[in-house]
Order: sequence, then C-alpha cells, then structure tokens
Amino acid sequence: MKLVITEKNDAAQQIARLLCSVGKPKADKVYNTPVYRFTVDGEEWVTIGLRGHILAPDFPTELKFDKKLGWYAVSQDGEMLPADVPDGLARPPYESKRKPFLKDGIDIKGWKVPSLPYLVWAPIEKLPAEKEIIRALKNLAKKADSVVIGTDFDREGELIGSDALAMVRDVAPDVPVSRARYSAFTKAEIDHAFNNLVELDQNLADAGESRQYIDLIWGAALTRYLTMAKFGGFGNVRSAGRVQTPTLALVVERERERLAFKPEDYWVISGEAAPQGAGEEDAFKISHSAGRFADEQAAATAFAHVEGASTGTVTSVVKKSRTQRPPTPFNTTSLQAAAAAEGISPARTMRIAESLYMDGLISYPRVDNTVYPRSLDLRATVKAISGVPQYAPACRELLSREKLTATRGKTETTDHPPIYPTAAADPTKLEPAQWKLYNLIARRFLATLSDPAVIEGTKIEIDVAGEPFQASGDVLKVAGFRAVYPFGLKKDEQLPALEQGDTVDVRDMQLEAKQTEPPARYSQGKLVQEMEKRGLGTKSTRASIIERLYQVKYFKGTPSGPIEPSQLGMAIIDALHEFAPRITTPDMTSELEEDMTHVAEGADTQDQVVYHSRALLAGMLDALIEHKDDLGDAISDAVTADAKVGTCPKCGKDLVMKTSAKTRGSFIGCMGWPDCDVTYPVPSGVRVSPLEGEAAVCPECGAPRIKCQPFRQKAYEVCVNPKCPTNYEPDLKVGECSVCAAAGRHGDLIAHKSEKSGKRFIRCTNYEECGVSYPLPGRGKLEATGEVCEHCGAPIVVVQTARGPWRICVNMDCPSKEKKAASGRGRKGASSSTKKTTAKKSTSTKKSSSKK
DNA sequence: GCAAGGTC
Repeated sequence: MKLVITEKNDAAQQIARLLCSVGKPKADKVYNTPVYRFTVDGEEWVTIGLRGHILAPDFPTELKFDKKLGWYAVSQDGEMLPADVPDGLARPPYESKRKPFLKDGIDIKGWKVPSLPYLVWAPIEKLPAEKEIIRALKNLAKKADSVVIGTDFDREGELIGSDALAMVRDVAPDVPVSRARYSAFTKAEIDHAFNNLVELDQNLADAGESRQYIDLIWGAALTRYLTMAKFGGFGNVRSAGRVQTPTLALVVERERERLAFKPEDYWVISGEAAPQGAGEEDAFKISHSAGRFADEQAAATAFAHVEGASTGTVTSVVKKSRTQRPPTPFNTTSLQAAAAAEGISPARTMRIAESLYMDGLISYPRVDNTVYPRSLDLRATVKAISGVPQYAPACRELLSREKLTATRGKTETTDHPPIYPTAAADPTKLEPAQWKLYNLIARRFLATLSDPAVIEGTKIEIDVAGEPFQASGDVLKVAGFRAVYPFGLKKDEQLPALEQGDTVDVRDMQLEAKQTEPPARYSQGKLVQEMEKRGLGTKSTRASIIERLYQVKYFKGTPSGPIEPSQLGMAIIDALHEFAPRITTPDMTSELEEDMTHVAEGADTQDQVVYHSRALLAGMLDALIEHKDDLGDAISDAVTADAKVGTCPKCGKDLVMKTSAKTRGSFIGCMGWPDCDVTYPVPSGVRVSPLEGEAAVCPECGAPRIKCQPFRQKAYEVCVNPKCPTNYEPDLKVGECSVCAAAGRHGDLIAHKSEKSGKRFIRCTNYEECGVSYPLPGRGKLEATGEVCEHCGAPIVVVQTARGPWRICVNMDCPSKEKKAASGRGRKGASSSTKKTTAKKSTSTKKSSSKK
C-alpha cells in the first residue's frame, strides 16, 4: 500500500480524485480521520490529510506554567538544562551579576527557581498537538510499503511534512519515503509531481522550524516579562510577538501622529445654486474655487462680495467621461478589506468564510492568488449561481456572451484559485452574516466578468459677484459591473442641465471657519492591508493577530470601527521601543526571512540561527530587567488610565472600573479606597466606556456619566448613580390585577425600579397573596395604556425605544408570544416569578374575559 | 496564563 500524506483534508481528496485511474476514490475513516482509498495500476493507494502542523514546539514541562509557582522557570536542584549550542560556541553564563528577578534563585520546597533569562537559553521540545491524526497516521504507516509526503509546496509545508515523517519513522523506521511537489490541483500537475518524486528538503524544514523556535522564545520571554513586571492578576496577560508587536506599533504610531497633530484654521465659502425658477430638488451645492482660504481676511473680503448675491452666471460647463475598471478577483486580504468596509471584522470574515467553504458554497478561503486559473470553468460557475434570484439577470447577460473574460489581479499563484462561489446559496438557509459574505463573494465574482462602468463627471463654474465658484457631480452613464457590485462606491450626484451664459439663482451663502483634521485611524481592512504590505503575518494569521490585540486590551473596545490603541497598548510600545526595539518593527520579520533563506540554502544551520537570536534577546532582556520597576509602574499607570470612567464627586480621585474579587462582577470604585468608599453598580451585559467633556459629569447629581454598549444594540449614555433623579422613575400604575379581582379583592399592578440592580418589574400591591409579577425591559420610558391583552388579560404597556414606541403585553408567557419566543429573542425575561403567574393566569384570563 | 503558523 502506498500512503500519501497531505497538509489538509481538501488536498487529500483532490489528489485522490486526480490520481484515481478506475472509478472514484472511496472515502473512509481511520479513527475519525477521513482518508481516501483508490487503486493505481493495481496498487492500493491511501491519501490522508493532516490539519496543518501536527507537532507544536514547547519548553520542557518544568519551565511551563505551574499552578503554585506561576511562570517561574523551575529546574530541580538548580540544575540547568542545556539548550542546543552549536559547536565551538559557549552558552553565556546566566548566574552573572544580574539582579534577582521573579524570585530569582529562591528555594521552594527543594526546587530552585532560576531567573527569567534562563528561559531564553532553554531547550525546546516538539510535542504532539493533533493526537487523533497522529494515531491515524501511524496506523496507516505501519501498513505502508512506501510513503509520499504531499504537503503544500512552501516552507511551512516542508516542516509539516518533516514532522509527519518523524511520526511515520516512529512506527516504520525503514519504509521508503519521498516527496511530491505540486502547486496546483490539475491532472497534469499532480501526475507530473508523482512521476517525478524527490527527497524531502530537510534544510527547508529546518528553516521553518527555526522560525517556530525563534517566535516561541521571543514571544514567551517577552510575554512573561511584561505580564510579571506588574502582575495584573488572572486574565491579564500582556503579550508580545514578532508580528503582533510591530502591528500594535503601527496603530500606536498613527495615534501619536494624531496626538501631535496641530490643527490649522481655514475658511470656506459655500452656498446653493439652482437654475432660474427651478424647485428645491434642482438645487446644488457650490463652493468658492479658492477652496480652503488660509487667510481669514481674504476669505472675509471674498465673502463680503457674495454675501447678499441672489444670482450668478455660468462661466463654463465641462463634461468628462471616465471609465472605472471592474474589480480584481478576491484573495484573502482583499476579501477581508471589502468585508471590513461592510462591517464584518477580518477574524469574523474568516470564521464565516470557513463555514461557507465547509458547506460547499465558496472555494478555499486562504489564498494569495488573484488570477483565475485556466482550469476554472467561468461559464459553469456563472450557471451554478444563476439559480440565486438576485443574480439571475446579471448571470443571463453574462451567459449570453460568446466569451467570458475576467479581470486579473497583481498576485498570481497556482496553488488555489481566487475566492469564488462554487454553488448557489439559499439566503433563507444562511445566517444573515453568512449571506452577507456569500453575497459579497458572489457579486464580486460576477463583477470580475462584467464590463467597466462609465461615469460622466460634470464641472460647472459660476461667477457670483466677481468671485469664482464651482460645483461638480458624477453620474453613472453605463452601469457595467456596478449593476451587480454596488459595494464601496460613492453616491451619484446629478447636476441640472446648464449651459455657459445661463443665469442661476444663488442663496444661503456662508462663510465657515474649519480646521484641518489629523490623519485617520486605521480601519480593520486598512490594517490588514498595511500588515501585508510590510510583510507582517500571513493570509492565515493576520485576522487572528488583530483579534488578539483586542483580547489583551492593547486596542480599545471590540473589533468594529476605527482602531484606537489603549493607554496600555501605547505604554507597551514605549517600553519595548526603548529596551527591545527589534521586536517593535517589521525588520525582525525581514531579518528572520533572510536567516531562513540561509538555513534553507545550507549556508547556516538551524542551531546557529536560533543561537544568534537567543543571544540578541538575552541582551535586550538584560536591559528590560534592569528597568523592571519603571516599566511596571508605567504599565500599571496605563491600566488605571484605561479603567478610568470619571472623577469621584466625594474626594476628587479617579473612579475606575473594578472587578469584584468575590463575584468577579464589574463595578465602579474610587481609587481613594479605603479612605473613600464611593462605589457604583455597572449595568450587566454591556461594555462600559467613559465620556468626555461636559457629557462626562451628570448635571443633576455630579456622578460620572458613562457610555454603555450592549451586544449588537445601540449604545446609550447614562448616569452611574442609580439614585440620581435622571435614573429614578416614580412608581407607575399600569393596570389592575386580574388574579386578585378573581379572588374578590382589589390589587393594583405597579411598575417599580430596583434601586440596587436598576431592573424594572411590575408587581401587584397584593403580591404576598397573589404572587403576580412581570419583568420589564431595562430601558425606555414607560407608559400605561389602561388596556389588557386579549390573549391573557395581562396589562398592555408602551415602552418608548430609540426606534419609536413599542406596545407590549407584559406577560412573557402570553400565548401571543409563543412564535417569537421559539425564534429566540427575549426569552431571558421569562424568570421564575413570571412562571409562577402562568398557572394562575389561565384561570384569571377566563374570569376577566367573562367579566366583559 | 507564552508566539506564529498551519488547519476544522
């Protein structure tokens, strides 16, 4: 039996399909791992797909996190474990004159705790990361007569293959092994690769492994340093890495530019014009041809001329057509950028794309390629998605053409095609976000086959009282690809038909003082593109690295909108920039690439390159340890600044977000504690951020006002003091209790607000006897209607929401709500107290309806 | 409670 090992399941399937000479490959499973069996010239073949790397590099267990000792590197009796040191080079001594750091050298129950620099020189092991796959691989290897490594044709692929080979050798030391190198899933390419098998390139694999080691050593040592320099407690890791830190530095650098930006004053003169006697709809905006006046006096003089003007004369009308080329095919980066512009973060885009790929709706989503291969049948793909009604007209038009021509992007690789739709999707069967992304991909595909758009730009110049004014507008003349791909475009602006010499009405002349704006923050999409440009990360890792920077709170808030670094993020960059500058720039990646090339070419060994990197890090760590206290203070100051939500009305110190040690819940507390005992509750389930300026202090009670961002809902601002008049609502009678009425007594249903939790609810004045209570929405002004629900007899109230009034029956278990409840929304309100009323409700409903 | 790189 011949065993073929690929990097992923998809490749195992494709290779089986392409090499199988009779019939179709048989899909099978070995311990839950899919494999594909087929025969070639009477010989039995099996392909198995790995899941990327199956081994992970790590430090020996005694150097890993320990529940009692934390991240203090440990070795028994102080014995140092030797790292691999190249011949002729000595490992530098670490017991030098360094200051103790992290309980350096302390005895704990007979174990010595060495210093952090030890980690820099520690050996690294490779441990199984995908045990199930390794088990299946070994099982097949035992039975194999020969093995072919068919992982991706790149450095990581060679490493993944080399790790797989090590696993094979565990159980089959003598089985012949060769390597197939291919870069496209076509019959010709795969045939050629398997007819011209080569040896695994151990140098290339070693180069990849050096990358793994160096990333781990730098990442682990610096992360432990930053985290322990001022221990922030559980869940407060302060990470650093070859890619994430330079990425953070990009964002911080932009923020510094914004902070250093000195806005300059300028003035603009603008107004409205319209053809004589025309209506409001034909009015268009005109502005002074000088654009921005840097000199206020000059602007005032010009404005004085036109201020009272009521007419102007058209001095020229220039029309210019321009074509807009259709967009190029999507690769990972351009998809992430386009999706980010539609409000889906790169990380989310990749999660959704993965699910669409698994459902067979789109092609493989991790690609650099932006040129459709010849083997891709464009016409069949158009046909395949023409079943989606929204695309039918565009597909029909394309299918009527004799030949389909696609645009081409700059990057051409042949391993995978650009991202395109592989089947028609049913919008009703997809999650909204899935459909949004599928729609983007499908429309992009159709756009790449469509004609250019033609836009007619019009520039009108108008003389108003001797001052030159102008207006410009764009009109889509030929829709072309824009008919099917309306993303990322400006709105059309139609100017009325005017000719030179025409007189126009002029009104609303204004002189406005403005200021120049600082450079914009990075959007998610722009940052991914910038990372690619600077060689940071890969198509598969950039999205998750940005997400990581949010997770460790170096970026503020959650991934949506422009990226703003936190004080912590800025402090981290400041500190590393001073003492370990190498980790803060993309240079480390490019130098690593050079080293890798040397290893791959055999000019250097893995040990030499890793040793060199360890030595560089050791020097920087020396400087960092030297300044440990300064750095720890800077970090904790930054964390406090990030947590600040306002100023204490009692003692004037900072009010910060705190986490209760007991309940792990959040609350707002004064930094003056224990001298000052001011605390406020925080609404649960929302993300809280401070407000700035006047909005930050409650005019009624002086407590801070904060911004609350509920999950996927509109943000609102609120005073943190629950006793503040702005939060207090007088109890409101919303109806009479039907349960009490049925029992022959009187009970009023009153809406209350809990001072403690801020939660609102309705309770009967005879609650002790009838147990009637209903939950209410947390926010929105409440109004009584006096009406009762026709289904259950509970009172109807109106809640004023941001989207307008909302009429609801307060009974969460009302039969009229059953359908909605099944679909998910608002189920949480059905607390035990409402359930209590349910049983009684059925009887009361009958009684109250019989009363009518 | 460590990075970045693969992939599910």
